[in-house]
Amino acid sequence: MIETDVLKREEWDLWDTWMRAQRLLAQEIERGLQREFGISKAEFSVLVALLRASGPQVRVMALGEALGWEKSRVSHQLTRMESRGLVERTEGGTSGRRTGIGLTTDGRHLAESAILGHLGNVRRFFLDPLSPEQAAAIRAWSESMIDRVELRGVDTTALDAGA
Amino acid sequence: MIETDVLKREEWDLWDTWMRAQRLLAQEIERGLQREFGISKAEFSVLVALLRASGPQVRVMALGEALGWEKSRVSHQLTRMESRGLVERTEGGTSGRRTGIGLTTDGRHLAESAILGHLGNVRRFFLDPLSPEQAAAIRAWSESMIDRVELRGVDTTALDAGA
DNA sequence: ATCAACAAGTTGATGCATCAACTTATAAGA
DNA sequence: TCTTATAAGTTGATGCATCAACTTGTTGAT
Repeated sequence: MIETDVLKREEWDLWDTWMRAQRLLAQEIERGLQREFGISKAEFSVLVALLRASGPQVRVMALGEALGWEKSRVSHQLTRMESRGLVERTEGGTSGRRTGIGLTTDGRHLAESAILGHLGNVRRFFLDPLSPEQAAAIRAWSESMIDRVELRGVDTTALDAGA
Repeated sequence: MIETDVLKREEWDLWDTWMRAQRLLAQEIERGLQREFGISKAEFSVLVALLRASGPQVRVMALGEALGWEKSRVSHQLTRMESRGLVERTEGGTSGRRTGIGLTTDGRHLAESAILGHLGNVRRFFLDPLSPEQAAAIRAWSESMIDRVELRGVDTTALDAGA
């Protein structure tokens, strides 16, 4: 597409096509969450992480690690979700300090149903249309990509609810 | 990862791994642009689209179509880039109206060198590590994904500088 | 027990993406 | 030509992601 000899036309097409497909899939999944449950991908990730957490109260830091998010991202996101009533910051220890955060009843209900819907969408849009060979190729490529990047850089391990 | 029988563990792993790999690649490419040329992916897309435009002046709408972006996104982006001096809105017709936008000299230089760097990075991070079978699988999957989504929905065709 | 260093958490600022509302051009009909 | 409908473009608001700066707790050495 772009005139240069660094990349052959076919190579650029592959890149372009792949990027577009990937973007469409991500959009599709995200729109599913929005349409069916009225939540964003970021909200979904937090809800799931809290649902899967050990206790009813989690420290912000622990949540951040589960998500692979830096603390300020978590904090901002929690602020927004708190104002939506999905989550609450509660006093956590003996003293009256506002440490620890947990799901509200609304948040818990939403999380539980959204998970099912999300997984269904992942199946419908990603897994079902995948031939076995494609699945194998994608798995192999993904793993080597992750190795290449993570071995020589920062570790970005995350649940992040994938998508 | 998530306990449910909607997805088998292996299936979820595939999804999770694939999403992570895709995110890492996108990040890598974007960080390359930022590190080597000090521009974002959005800025790069606009620079390239303007460079490839027919004349020195383009209408915002035409730019939007080339990018596959809606008009307000284009407008906001142009405002930011104008303030960085990469782009300028100029009088376009007979009258003194501010229609049409074009690259500044800085913008043009940046565009020209960034393209080469970007394509090199695409090659290094995406194309080179790809085996022929993986390339074929990814191409096939991408095309069917695009068909599935676009055939029954909005057309999201875009140059968008892929990544 | 005090104080210094570090960890946890919040806040503000900036850029990007999207939606809705608004203004201004342009073109078509009367 | 005047008017009005539609297209083009801007603006404002909101959410998300990231960086840097700041506050507050916790811990540990003395």
